[in-house]
Amino acid sequence: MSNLSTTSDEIIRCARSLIIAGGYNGFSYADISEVVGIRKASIHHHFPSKADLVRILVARYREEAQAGIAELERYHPDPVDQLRAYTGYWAECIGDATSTFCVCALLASEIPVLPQEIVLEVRAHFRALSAWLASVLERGAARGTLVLTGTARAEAETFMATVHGAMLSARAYGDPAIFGVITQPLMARLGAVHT
Amino acid sequence: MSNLSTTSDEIIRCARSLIIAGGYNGFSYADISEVVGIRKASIHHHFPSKADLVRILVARYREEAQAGIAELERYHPDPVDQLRAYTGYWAECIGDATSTFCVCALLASEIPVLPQEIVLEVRAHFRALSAWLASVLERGAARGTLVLTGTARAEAETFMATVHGAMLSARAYGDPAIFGVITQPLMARLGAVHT
DNA sequence: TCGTATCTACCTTCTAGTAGGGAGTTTGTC
DNA sequence: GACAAACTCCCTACTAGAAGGTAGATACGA
Repeated sequence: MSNLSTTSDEIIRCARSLIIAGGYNGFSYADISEVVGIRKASIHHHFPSKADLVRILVARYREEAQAGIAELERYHPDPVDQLRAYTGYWAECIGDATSTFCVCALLASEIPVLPQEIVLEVRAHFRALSAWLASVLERGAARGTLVLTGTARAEAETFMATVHGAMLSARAYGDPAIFGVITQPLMARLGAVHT
Repeated sequence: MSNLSTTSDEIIRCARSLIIAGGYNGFSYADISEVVGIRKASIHHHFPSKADLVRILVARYREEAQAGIAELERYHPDPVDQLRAYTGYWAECIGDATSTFCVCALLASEIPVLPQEIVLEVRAHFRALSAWLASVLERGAARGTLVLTGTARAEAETFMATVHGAMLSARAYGDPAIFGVITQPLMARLGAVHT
């Protein structure tokens, strides 16, 4: 851990962007070896199997997501701002092609053919994200800055689903702007007040 | 065309369910050959390349979707009923495992690694579906049975995205019921009146 | 000298795709 | 109606390359 970026970090980072592009079956150890500049066998030294690599990759992704949410809550005490910051984060990622999709959302679509250990990690991400969104919506409703039509839980699931669908549409249309077109009415309908 | 179901039909039907399970890179000609009961080479006779097969498969899926929408409009003159019939159709598909995902939605997630000809078909489906939804929302707004917050186009994109995201969540949680949990507030918030 | 990281070399299985042939059916022509 | 050419559909047999993964040697720092 002397280096700022170890080889295994590089492998994970590379694999992540390959998964974002084409899912679990859309990349190979050979692809990673080309990008990172080491041999296939060396990747197996760090991650014995492909399932290991992706499971660890998703676990780390979840940690980062948790950390991101914690930071977001620190900078934005208001629930409405928190929702806006969350959608804004993704709008930026998709806009500048940093990451045009959530790793877990992408893997979720392939669940029937995914190793079980990865499925569990992906599912855990969905649960954590929707739980956080539900708590934000609840606080917003309590403050009167957000208007809920159904239960906070149902609204949170709808919110999360819409954001995921917006990523999909941006990709389908080949137009990052569509993400904003979709999330804007989403915020507006929750009665989110501007500034 | 004497048979009700030709071999190429069977190949397409089989490939469709394999795609729904694991996407473009999640199945092979060998998989199809096992299920359909013919040799790999025979599949190449009907569909020279995998890209051909999937492109034709998606084109047919789009035709069926168009036909389904036309029928749905015939049986349900009211815009609110049309939306409900649309989400209801998918709720049933996901519930009884007929088809737990829209072929185009699944392929859309893999667009960066998909052959261009398939991307165009998938994109066309998204355009057609959102255009239809926009027209339904517009009619509903004109009648006063639906309340739009933004433009019909933006609301239609949001609606479509939410439905796609609901499919994803149902798969992620491994729980078909979540589809209804998500689409219910979606309808409610559009001010869709019951019965 | 132990452990970590990397390498070369290799294995097995799967991948999409091709070559060429056989059986049955259609079609055109006399 | 007879006959041959052409077409359809499926087959066996094969290819080259990519897949995930292993074995064993080497380099090097603590």
